[in-house]
Amino acid sequence: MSLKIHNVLTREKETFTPLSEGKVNMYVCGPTVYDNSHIGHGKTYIGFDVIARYLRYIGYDVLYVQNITDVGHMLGTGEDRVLKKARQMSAEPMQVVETYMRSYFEDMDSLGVQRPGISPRASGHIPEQIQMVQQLIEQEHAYEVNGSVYFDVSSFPEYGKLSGRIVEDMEEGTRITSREEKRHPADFALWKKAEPEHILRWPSPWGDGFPGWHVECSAMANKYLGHTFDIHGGGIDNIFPHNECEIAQSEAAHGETFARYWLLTGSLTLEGVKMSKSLGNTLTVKDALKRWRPEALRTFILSSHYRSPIDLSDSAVEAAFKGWQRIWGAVSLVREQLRTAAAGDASEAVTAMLEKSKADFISKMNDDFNAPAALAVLQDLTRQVNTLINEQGPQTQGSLSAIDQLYRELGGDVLGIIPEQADASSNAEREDGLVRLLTTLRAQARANKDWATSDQIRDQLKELGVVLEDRADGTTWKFE
RNA sequence: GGCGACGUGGCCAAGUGGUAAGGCAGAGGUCUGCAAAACCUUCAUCACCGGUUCGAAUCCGGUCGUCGCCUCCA
Repeated sequence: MSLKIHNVLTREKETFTPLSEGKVNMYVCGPTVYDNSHIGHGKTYIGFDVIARYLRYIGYDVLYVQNITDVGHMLGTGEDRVLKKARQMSAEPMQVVETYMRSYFEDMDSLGVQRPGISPRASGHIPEQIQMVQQLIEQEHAYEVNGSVYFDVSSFPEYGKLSGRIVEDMEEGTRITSREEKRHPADFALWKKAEPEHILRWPSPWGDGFPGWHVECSAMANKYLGHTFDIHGGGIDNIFPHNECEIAQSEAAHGETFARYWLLTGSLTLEGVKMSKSLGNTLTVKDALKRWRPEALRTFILSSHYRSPIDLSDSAVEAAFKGWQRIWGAVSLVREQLRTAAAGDASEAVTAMLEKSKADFISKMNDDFNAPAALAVLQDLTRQVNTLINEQGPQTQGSLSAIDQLYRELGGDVLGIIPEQADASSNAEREDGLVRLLTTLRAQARANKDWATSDQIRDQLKELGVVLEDRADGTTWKFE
């Protein structure tokens, strides 16, 4: 069964066939680094993280490029975002960029998002961008006015094919643009002349200036992935004008298809209200992580399809967390029992169960990366695993490690919600030993019906975030 | 006004022609020193109206409603 992807370009689900066999070139629009990342970034990049992880899981060699925009992204007021922040912080623009770029990586690392293969910065690719602008001028797709260069939308008839916009219709709805320099309101800047107070500036054939917002993606995608590549991703809110402009620039310049499959993620709202910088109702990733563990946030985000919008609320994340706990509980139980399991191969029943789950999981993910459905497969598997262990008693080492292995693959490698081990700290082994010592002492107390001591140990460990569960075959524990 | 998406049980959410996955919450039960966990049972005919079809949540038309984009946004 083959992978199917909903291609925004065609609005249809298509069989995915990469340009070169076994290899996927993928570009995702990254953040503009002038402030801390919010949970909406988390949704988008967790979404593409799982997509990249899954593509690798089914055997593709994935080159994942995600830009860092650190120049040229203007506010509605015509002000550069980075410069504005720099002024507020009394810092060098590049200091701002450096600070928030690091913050972005830190946040994504915390959320378990694997880093892209290349994270090119716009400011580090000025020559590539200038070259592209020059090429567009030579091809008469762009024109220069007073030191700025604009893309001539009328020269690219397909403009609007991704977002479904029609240039003629837009003229009426478009607010009056301040730039009288433009021949047509829909034309967009490729290069902007720098006013004297604009510090982020570079020399160019048209004088000192800086690149427009859209051109960095086209130039960098081209540099690392070529004229045509497989997948272009991003948030749906950038479909227009950003993604549309990328297509126009790239296809006009190269005369070839830009990206073959477009995947756009739905937006995240907060308590029913759209989160936006202008409204100021943002939840940063850092703040979210103070409240919930990363696996809970990932599970929440993956519990709806990447293309769907999602509304974050306390109760919704809490529900996702409880669901995750159920899976994690089974994984913990399996790993705990593995320590003392009798030798032996995996039973036929277990092998069959695991093969079925794996096949189901893959078929769900093959259907346009349907993570919520894949998650449901893990929930089903979890019920079967719990039943197996509870009702049929201790399993062999072979069975348990096969179960553990499947959770590691599907829950860990692909979805990124199952940790390698309960606690990755350097003291993990020591803590493990201490908890075991306490459970042993508690077992002795229980044997003596010394419930006071028994409960004291359990209650106090609970306060430390270690949950004990008494089972017929002994006590298991896990970190909360 | 234009473009687009969506409307599935108390909540979240899969499902695009054959009689509704999964999670959370609720109710009952099993197990248990207690607790927790787990497991079992139970809980919807898919916004509304009309049409196509042997058969529709799933296709077509209409109505109502929600949201996104069109201006900075992942």
